[in-house]
Amino acid sequence: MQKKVIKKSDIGIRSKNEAKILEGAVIVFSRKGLDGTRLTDIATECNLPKANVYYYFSNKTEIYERLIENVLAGWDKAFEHIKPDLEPEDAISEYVKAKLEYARNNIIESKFFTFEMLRGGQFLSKKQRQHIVQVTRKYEQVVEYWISEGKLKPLDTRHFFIILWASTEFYANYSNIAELTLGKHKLTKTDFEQAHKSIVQNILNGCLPQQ
Amino acid sequence: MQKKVIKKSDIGIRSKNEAKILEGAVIVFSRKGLDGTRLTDIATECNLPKANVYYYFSNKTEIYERLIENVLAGWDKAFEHIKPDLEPEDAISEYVKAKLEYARNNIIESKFFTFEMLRGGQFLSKKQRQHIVQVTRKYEQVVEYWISEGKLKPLDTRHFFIILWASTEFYANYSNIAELTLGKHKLTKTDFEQAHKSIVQNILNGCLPQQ
DNA sequence: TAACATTCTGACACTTTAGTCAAGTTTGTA
DNA sequence: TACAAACTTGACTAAAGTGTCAGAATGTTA
Repeated sequence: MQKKVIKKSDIGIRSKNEAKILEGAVIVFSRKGLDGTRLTDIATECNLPKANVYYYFSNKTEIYERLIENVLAGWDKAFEHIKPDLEPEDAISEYVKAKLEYARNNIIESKFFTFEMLRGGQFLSKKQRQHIVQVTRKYEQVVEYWISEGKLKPLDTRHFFIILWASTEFYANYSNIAELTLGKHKLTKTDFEQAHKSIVQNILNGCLPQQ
Repeated sequence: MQKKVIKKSDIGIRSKNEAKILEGAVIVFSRKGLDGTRLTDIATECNLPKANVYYYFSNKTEIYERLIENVLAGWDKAFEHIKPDLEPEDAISEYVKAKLEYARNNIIESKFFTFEMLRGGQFLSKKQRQHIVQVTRKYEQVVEYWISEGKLKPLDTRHFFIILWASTEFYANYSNIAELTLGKHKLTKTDFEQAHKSIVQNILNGCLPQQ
């Protein structure tokens, strides 16, 4: 039986192997989703005998839940450095840049989370939902402040963030369609830079010429 | 043995039951993806004995492939009425409206297709890929024409369409996040109308005030 | 209504997957 | 170095899933 108490040994084999399993699992989940993933696939992916995986986790949902936590924590970390005290132009540009960079460097996590959304977000705890709402609200308030200062046009902040989120996530989740559209075999750094430029330009100034 | 030759009987029981199976299958696939779906689930969903499903389709991938075709055909149908000879403002507004309406009325198909994207689009045939590219190109050329006429600012048409596509699809695939963000239990018609207004306003005019 | 084709389905054989277990090895520590 | 705790793993059982088939039911047509 494994111990849940934190001991010296937890910095050793246990945490190392748990990390190894989670690492392999997120890859498989990001390809097949929760329902499509077999525990055998996870074991194979991380080169461990199945029984060894069972030694650390009691089933695949336990692994899955841990991964949900990890991904959410990863987001917080990735975006906490964004400073809302910048001018809107720069802040939005930085936000888009950070989100695109995250999408580029964490395709697997992005897809993993999208799978969870498709299945209805059943594994998001109430706490996690609240956290997401809270973080979003925080950013929305900044945008509302800018609007009140006349630095942005009046707009619906919630839909505004959806446009930002959707546009940036797209390049990870629909990389196939993006590749098709851009006529590339694989998206490059330059593609992401152009995406950044296009999104920012469009979101900030729109596509209609000033009359 | 089933016949592939088209006969009178094809308008009857056969096509009726195939439709019934496809209808149930797309629901299950949209919840669990290809790998997560068991043929038993499909049979249960459409109230048929498993062996009866096997009478019409030899396995689940055959059903899946038929569904991919259907969904792509559905899109063509849904968007073929968009007239590119309108002024950009109206054309873009109509395009967004049509896409949002499609998202609202075809959440299942949208999610189904997103699952396929996440798994890498393996089941999109070369022909289907080419078709997608072709349709996109057609719209891009219209946008490029508008730019050349000075009706739109110079912009990267490919990323431009990605913003449109991503923003509209979001409301179907990430309905959970959208509901969270908008503080709703379920998205209403009004939410989609506001989404339309927000997207169009932002895409056309941006969020920065005219200086 | 006879006879032929199509459709339906319970029951079966076979394969894959989940999860357990006991017997082994390694590691930490006194 | 000895002993316990932690870790590893092949082998196993039970359950779930795939796909087939023979025979019953229904539909079609002359």
